[in-house]
Amino acid sequence: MEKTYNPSAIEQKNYQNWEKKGYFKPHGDTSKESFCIMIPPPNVTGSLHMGHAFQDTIMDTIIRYQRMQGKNTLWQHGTDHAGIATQMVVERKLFAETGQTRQELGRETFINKIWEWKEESGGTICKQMRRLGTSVDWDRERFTMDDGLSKAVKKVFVDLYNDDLIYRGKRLVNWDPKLHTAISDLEVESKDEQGFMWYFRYPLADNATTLEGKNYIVVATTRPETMLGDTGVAVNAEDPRYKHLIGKNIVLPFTQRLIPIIADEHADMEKGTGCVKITPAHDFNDYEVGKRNKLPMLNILTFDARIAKEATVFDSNGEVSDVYSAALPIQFQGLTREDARKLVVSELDALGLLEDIKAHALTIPYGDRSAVIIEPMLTDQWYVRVAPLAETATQAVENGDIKFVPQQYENLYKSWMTDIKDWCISRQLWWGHRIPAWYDENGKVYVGHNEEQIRKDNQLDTTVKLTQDEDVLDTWFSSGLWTFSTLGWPEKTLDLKTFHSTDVLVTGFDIIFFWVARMIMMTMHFMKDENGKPQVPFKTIYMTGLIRDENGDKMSKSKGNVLDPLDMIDGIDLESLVTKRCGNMMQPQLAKKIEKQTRKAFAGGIEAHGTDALRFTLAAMASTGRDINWDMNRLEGYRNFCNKFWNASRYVIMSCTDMPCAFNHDADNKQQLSLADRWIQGQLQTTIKEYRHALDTFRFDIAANILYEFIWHQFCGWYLELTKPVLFKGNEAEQRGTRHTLISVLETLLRLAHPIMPFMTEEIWQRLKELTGQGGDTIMLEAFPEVNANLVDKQAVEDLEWLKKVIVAIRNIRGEMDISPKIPLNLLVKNANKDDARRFTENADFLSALAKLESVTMLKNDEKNPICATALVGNLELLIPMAGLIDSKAELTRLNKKLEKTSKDLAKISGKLNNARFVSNAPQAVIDKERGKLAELQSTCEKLEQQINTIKAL
RNA sequence: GCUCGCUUAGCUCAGUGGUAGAGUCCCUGCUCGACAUGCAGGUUGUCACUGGUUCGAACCCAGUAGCGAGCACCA
Repeated sequence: MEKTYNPSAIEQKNYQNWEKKGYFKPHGDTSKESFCIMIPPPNVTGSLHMGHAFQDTIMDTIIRYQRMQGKNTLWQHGTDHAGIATQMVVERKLFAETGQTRQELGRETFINKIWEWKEESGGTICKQMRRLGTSVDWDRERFTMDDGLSKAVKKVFVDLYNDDLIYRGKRLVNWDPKLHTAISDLEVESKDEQGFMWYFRYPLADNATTLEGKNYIVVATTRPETMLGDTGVAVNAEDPRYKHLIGKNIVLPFTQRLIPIIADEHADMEKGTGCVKITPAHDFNDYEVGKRNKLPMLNILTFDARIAKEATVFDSNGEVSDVYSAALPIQFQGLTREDARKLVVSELDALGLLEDIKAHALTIPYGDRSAVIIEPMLTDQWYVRVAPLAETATQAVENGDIKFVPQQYENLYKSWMTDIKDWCISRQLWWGHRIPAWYDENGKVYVGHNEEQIRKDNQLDTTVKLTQDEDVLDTWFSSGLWTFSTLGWPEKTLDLKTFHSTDVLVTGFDIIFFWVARMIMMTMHFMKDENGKPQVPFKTIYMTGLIRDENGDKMSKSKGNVLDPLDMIDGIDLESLVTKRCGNMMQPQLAKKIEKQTRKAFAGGIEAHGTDALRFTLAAMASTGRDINWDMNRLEGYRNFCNKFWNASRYVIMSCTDMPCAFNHDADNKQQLSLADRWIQGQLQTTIKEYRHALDTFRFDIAANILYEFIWHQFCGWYLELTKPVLFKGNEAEQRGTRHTLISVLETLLRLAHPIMPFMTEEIWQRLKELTGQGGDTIMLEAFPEVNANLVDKQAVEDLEWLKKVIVAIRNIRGEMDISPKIPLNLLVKNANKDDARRFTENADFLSALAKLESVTMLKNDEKNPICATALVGNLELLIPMAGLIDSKAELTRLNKKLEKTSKDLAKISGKLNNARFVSNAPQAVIDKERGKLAELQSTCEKLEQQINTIKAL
């Protein structure tokens, strides 16, 4: 074995072997319990980031753990088509390469281009996932635009439409003026910004006046340009200032449009001027006011969010109307929102109609993909009526059929579900599932699986011209069907029966509404068990936090603080890292700053750490639902741990190769177990129990810590050292016993650690197998360790813990007194009880090896002893003669420091025990424990004082 | 404005109502026959603040402050 753990030499070859042999597949024995995880489908054209690495580590750990317990285990992989994101990427690529737009290319050709791109780049993330060791069943990989899934999407749409859960309507939607599509309210990001409030004078018609005798009223707005689409001014019915004006009209500046003053609850007397301009086609609140008051709607914007050449006029039902002139003043036509705003303000000012401008804090909606300001736009869109679906979905969480880990996310889920809005599912894109709706020439809509079926069902002959809806469905509509569509639905497949409901969903809290909630709603509506009860998509939802950078900032390309998991694994030199972070940026002006940051934070580049170390780090930091601030130091620490584990294995293998180890194939099986052998086996059982509990409760951080502590400090720190005297000096039976234990314990540890660190454990296990001659082809399919209570030897545990204390006490003296570890010591012992005496006799070899003792001499209590440095283990006094070794002043300092600390503890505890209320109220066990501690501390204090006095007396 | 989460060693994070923990950093000494990605020893904390409950609070409760997130409002 190599002296230093070298992950690159072992990872890929093992992965390729696993995949080739089909170990990732469910074993298919349905008499065994099944277990299934559906991966949250990454974007098909995406690449792996730290968040994926984190979630994939968690999922793979769970899956490997369950698989090793013999379950029929499926981890289903797949990608989604990521409508907007993918279309954007290909559009940009097309334009860069040919200068063509998608419109110039035409829909069909463009879609073919996207498929080509998908074939080319779709494998990237899968290749990257393989580097992480993910044991997904690659043969079952699915894509949301596959035939099967597309069929499911169509059926769901048609069925929901027939159940009146999908409808089409002219509504105000969130319109993205850059991407030219509607987006759902979840895809809108609100940002707080400083802006202005403009106050305009709106002239009253027919010589009406306000109470003060003014011939205008004042409205306030943050969006002056929308005034071109005003169709009313609302005041509160109770407002004494304006009550008398209700029913009168305003002459809207520029267009001279006559618009009514109406009474509406929306107008708040306390707010602004009390008068609200109403623009139903360009503001969500105004839209509602318009509906209530039957105001016409004037759309004055193009899909680019510029002022149109002429407005489109609708009545309050959305029907085209001629109640108002569509004309828009020429000077505004074609202006952007920003330019139109400036011009409206300056022209109103010129007309003497600008009353005031005030600074104003407001929230601006941005598209999460395009980062441009979203525009409320009046368009025809398809919606899912969500409220009826939400009810069942909420109950599933309330009654515990679905559990959130950590639990507090249930509140978030519930609060969203109770106030849920209809979901706009149509997108004005080309890449996605085309909406299965057709229109005849009168605009009548027909929904069905295909045109042929629709003609048949509606007796439409070929003289009726049908055209399919141009729009596609929101990507989340298809991902919402993920758990069951990937298993073959709507066919009644064996997979569905075996693996649905799935067991655990591992995902980030940021898509709890986008995906998780919608998946629950969709699944429970379409999947029913044999009794007709809605099936949940998964029983447990494990929510991960975000991986942030070392300063707690979100990782993003524009900040240049993104870390690539593969760079953690393989390492990367500084120049490549700088190039990677600064190249291909949306905002190239940031590159300089990012370069500087990067050179500072990663002056030496990034070292290779290997997949197992990365996975171990992620697991160790996965405490429930919290964001993780990434820390390279933790990664390095756990890489060192891998090396430690590797070298411990190396020691075991070197010590046992070609030696009798008491496995079946050995001729002579006689073995004698040492105290250390019995102790480590016992400790291992406790560890298995705690470790399994941690995994069962999704506490991967605790699991990782248990492994770390046991392997490094118990197995390596104590046990391996304790095997050395046996292997070097013991008799044959003792050596066999120790070798047998070394191998057994290591083999168990490998299986224990395998779910978190698959590569290293497999590599070592294969080598260990040659020594044991036992086991199957791969550690992946070995049984996960179970607790064997028979292996716990209480006496051995107590004896060895005593031994550790004695050794540590002597090492303390050495360390603090600066006695070289090379110098052998003669230990004198006082106040030893029967057990102490026995333990000294039984463990002479261990003591000599680990504490470098030359001799141990028991002294009677009253026997005189030379001047010594001393230590205590309980009442047992350990004495190291000082002659020639120890400076008495140093020993005094050391003892005084100990005494000080002990006295402090003593004072605390005696104070407690002197408190009558403590003694009368605390449980007896606690009191006894405190009394025990008190006695011990008292005796320690006394002994320390004695020792101090002895030295002082010199 | 509402809701939720967080605040523990220089840094990144665990933590059970009964004397504060890990990794990393720091200091001292070590080429001890697995490992210098190591070994031995050491230092490090008003557990954000203020009250309350309790014999006893880092832990339970209330409030305050700071940070973060989600939602709402925004004429």
